[in-house]
Amino acid sequence: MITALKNSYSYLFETDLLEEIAKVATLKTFEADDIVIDIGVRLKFIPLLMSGVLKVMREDKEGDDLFLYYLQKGETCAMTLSCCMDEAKSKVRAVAETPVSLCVIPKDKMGEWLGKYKGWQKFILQSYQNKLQKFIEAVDTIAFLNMDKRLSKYLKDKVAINGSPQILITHQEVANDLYTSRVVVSRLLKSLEKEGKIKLSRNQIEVINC
DNA sequence: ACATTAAGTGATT
DNA sequence: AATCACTTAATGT
Repeated sequence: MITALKNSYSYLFETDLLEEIAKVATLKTFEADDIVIDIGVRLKFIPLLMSGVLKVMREDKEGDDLFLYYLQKGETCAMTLSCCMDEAKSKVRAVAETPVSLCVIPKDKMGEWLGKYKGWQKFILQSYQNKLQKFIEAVDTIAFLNMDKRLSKYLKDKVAINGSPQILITHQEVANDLYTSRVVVSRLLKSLEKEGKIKLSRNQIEVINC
């Protein structure tokens, strides 16, 4: 546990902080597609991402999801941080994109460590800043990019996240993430294929150069 | 062989 | 870009 922690966080946290984390934290693992944090849940702990990728999304009142951004190792969810501060409910959902392991810290340590450890303070502040940036980026993507650009970016991110140009996904699922219809996705993918940027087959998209 | 699910396409708004 | 309506292709039982 402590070794895993050091692996991902030693550059951020001082050793006594690492040791204290190891004392109070527990390790949790999730399979791909597990819901790690759901909307409306009151968080009682701070999760630190040890390995794997989390997909953060927003949901509308009909239950449709809109993909926001990915979280990777060394990051935490700013939403959960603010939830821990004021006991608010989560307004986003985090789903495991790959198998995930989390280091779970009881939420009352949050404030205590803020005064005690510079590294913790820095980490929290950076997380906020980082997440704000990601969030703005996500808004930009949705508001200012055309659907075809959004799709290209989506594919590019997906490839980067799972490190393979082969994406196993249906057009319908892509459409859900981008909050559009399957027909639109199919058409755009078809034209990307004609440009030689991707290769399509059932349940799979192979990205060649996007 | 049949049913189901994924993907492709023209026409309309 | 969304929706409808329909076709075609792939896959499971």
